[in-house]
This record gives sequence, C-alpha cells and structure tokens, in this order.
Amino acid sequence: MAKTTANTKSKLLKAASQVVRSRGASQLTLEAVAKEARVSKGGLLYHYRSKRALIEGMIAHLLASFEKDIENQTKSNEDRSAWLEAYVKLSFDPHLSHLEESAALVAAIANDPELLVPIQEQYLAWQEATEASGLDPAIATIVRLAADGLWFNELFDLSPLTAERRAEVLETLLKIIKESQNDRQDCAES
Amino acid sequence: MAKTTANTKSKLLKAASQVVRSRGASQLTLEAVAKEARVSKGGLLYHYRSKRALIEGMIAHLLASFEKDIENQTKSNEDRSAWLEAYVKLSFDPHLSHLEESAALVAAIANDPELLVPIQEQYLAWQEATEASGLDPAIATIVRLAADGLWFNELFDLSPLTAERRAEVLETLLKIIKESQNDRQDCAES
DNA sequence: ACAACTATACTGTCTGGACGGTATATTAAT
DNA sequence: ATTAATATACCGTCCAGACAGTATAGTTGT
Repeated sequence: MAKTTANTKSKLLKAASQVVRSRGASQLTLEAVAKEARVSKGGLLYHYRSKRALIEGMIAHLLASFEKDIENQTKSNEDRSAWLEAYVKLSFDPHLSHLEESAALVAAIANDPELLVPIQEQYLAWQEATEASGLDPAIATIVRLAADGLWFNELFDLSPLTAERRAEVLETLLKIIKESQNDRQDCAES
Repeated sequence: MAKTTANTKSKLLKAASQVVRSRGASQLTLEAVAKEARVSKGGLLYHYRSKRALIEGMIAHLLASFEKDIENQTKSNEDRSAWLEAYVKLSFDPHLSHLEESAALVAAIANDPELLVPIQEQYLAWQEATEASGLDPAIATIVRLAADGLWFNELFDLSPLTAERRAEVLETLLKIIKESQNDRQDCAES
C-alpha cells in the first residue's frame, strides 16, 4: 500500500517531468502525464487531487533530492566552504544537477508563479549557506550566482559553452573557493 | 499609417508583457492581451496572426532593446572589456535590465521552447563577446554567468540578496573585469 | 473636384477542440 | 466486507483562431 502508493506517485512525478522535457510545459496535461505513466487519468487524480498538487509534488521532489545530494557531498568534508563547493559541483554535474527534476521549475513558471514560493524560501537558506562559507561574501555570492547562471543557461538550452570551457569554468570556480578561503584563514585580511 | 501600425504593435507587445508579469504566463491569452491594450481580439490578430507570432514579436523586441542598450553603453568606451562591463551593468540595473521585456522569455518557456531559438542564437554571440573581452576566458565566463545568475534569480523572484550585498557583488564583478584585464595587459601571464 | 475603388486598421461573433475536474463504476488487497 | 487503487465516461469552461463586417484613409481616373 504505502509502498505501492509511493512508487506510483514517484512514477507520476517522473512522467510529469518527462512530459515537460520532451514536449514543453504547455503540454503538461493530466492526460499526457497519465498516459506517460501508463495510468488512467482517474488514477493520477487519486494520488494528486489536482494539477496544482501534482506540480507542488514535483517542486517538493526537486528540492528534497537537491538537498539530499548536497548533504551527501558535504558530509565527508569539514571545510566551511564545503557547502558552496557542493553547490557548484552539483550545478555542473550532468548526472546530479537535477536537470530532469528541474522540469518542476518550468512547470511552475508556466502554470502559476505562486508555486515557486517553496523555491524562493529555499534560496534564502542557500544564500545564508553561501555567506557562511568563510569566503568574502561578495566573492562567495558571485560563485553561487555563476553556478546558477550555468544551471539556468542549460535548463533553457541557452548555454553556448564548449565542453572545454565548461570544464575550465568549473575548475576555476573551485580554485576560487579554495584560494579565497585560504586568504581569509591565513591572513585575516579583506 | 505605418506609424500607427508600429504604435499599435508596440502597445500590444507592452500589454502582453504586462499580462505575463501581473497574472503569470498561463494567463497570456489573446483576449487578455487585447483587453490590456484596449484593442479587440480581431485587432490583435490583424497585427500578429497567431499567438506564436505575438510571442515571437516579444522575443525579437527583448533582444533588440537589449542589444541597443549594450551598444549605447559601449560606444563611449574603447576597452576590450567594454562589452562585458556593459553586460554586467545592464544585468544589474533595474531600469535597464529589461525585466519588463523579459516576460518574453517566460512566455516562450511556457508556450513552446522552440520560441527560444533566437535567444539561443544570441547567446552564442554573447559568449563570443565574452571571450573577446581580453580577460582570461574562464574568468570572463564566470563574470557573465554570475550576471546571468542574478538576472534569472530576479526574473523568477528567487533572489535572496540584500540591497547591500547586491551592490557589493556588482562592484566586485566590475573590479574583477578591471583587474583581470590589467593582469593580462601588464604582465602577459596566465 | 469628385466619384469609384482599394488598402489599412480594426470590431464583434462564433466554433471546434482541448483540458481540468467530477462522478461513478470496477478491480485488488487484507 | 471494507478500504485502496484504478478505470471510464462525462461536463463545463476556456481559448485560439476563423470569419464577416465596418470605418477610414489613400489612390486613380476623369
């Protein structure tokens, strides 16, 4: 029961993301999702009582899995900058950057901006973590924003970076994190 | 004649952006736009033969006005880094960052990702300009991505930055442009 | 000067289809 | 037997686009 329910719900969320990614947010219809998940429309509506509830589920899943991956990355690293490093790495990793789940963001934008509220709240926590990284806050913020910039660029297929440049950028961001941290630890100067 | 046509088209584009911004992309309907522009639906369809054509018009307008502002900013500055500096400044300037016209992007995402193609093409040119800035290409790209990150954050109301931090970040980005340029001009080292 | 004609810039109405959501069956699990 | 899960049929609404018609301005012929 609880298990099959969770399985079905997860299957539905995956199907919803798939529909958004392959056909665009405007094609995110209950029928399309149900068909993709090989479930009837009634079945979908049993688990998610409305389209809005479905998208809320997508958003919650996106945030939860992102947080989980951040935690996995940071627990083996005691540096204060570990969080920022993990954030950057996740944003750049094609397997972990949650581009699949990120369809949730697109669905929310397309359907009702209010659905973004949980993400807005999460960003507050992320910025706090960024500023607690031990780096100069402006530098730390620039690093976070650059990671976001890449993530959004790739989410909308805008990124014109070659694979080489992309790798260089990642490397440079990680170097900035390491070096800026040392600056502040060794010299305690600006 | 031609003048009133241009006026009406411009009025319609403005109305369309307004609808997206105030009611969300899902409420971008021909009727809503027509009403906002105080024109009949038939009148709208006279100027833009389909909803798709309307959004294409919005995108073209966004790109054109962004390019125009970049040009205005750069023509009084001969540095190779002028383009990147202008890009950063435009992204941060609430008056010039085209957050109004940027509704076009939201509309495209919500309706049909194919509508983003002109923007994808523009990004190629922007990345070329970024790499021609005289800075280390990875640093220059990070600067551009950070500007993008802020722009997207604010477009979706995600940005958790205080006004002070925001100002610091802008200042730091401009400083990076100036300093990195000097590094390469003075020392001709990495 | 002026009628005949054409092009431009609209308005208001209508329709076919899609979609969200409901109501109601049907089947499976315990 | 009862609850959980899934399926089918259907309703009402909304919306893109078509269409027919109107008003006004410009053009041409005489």
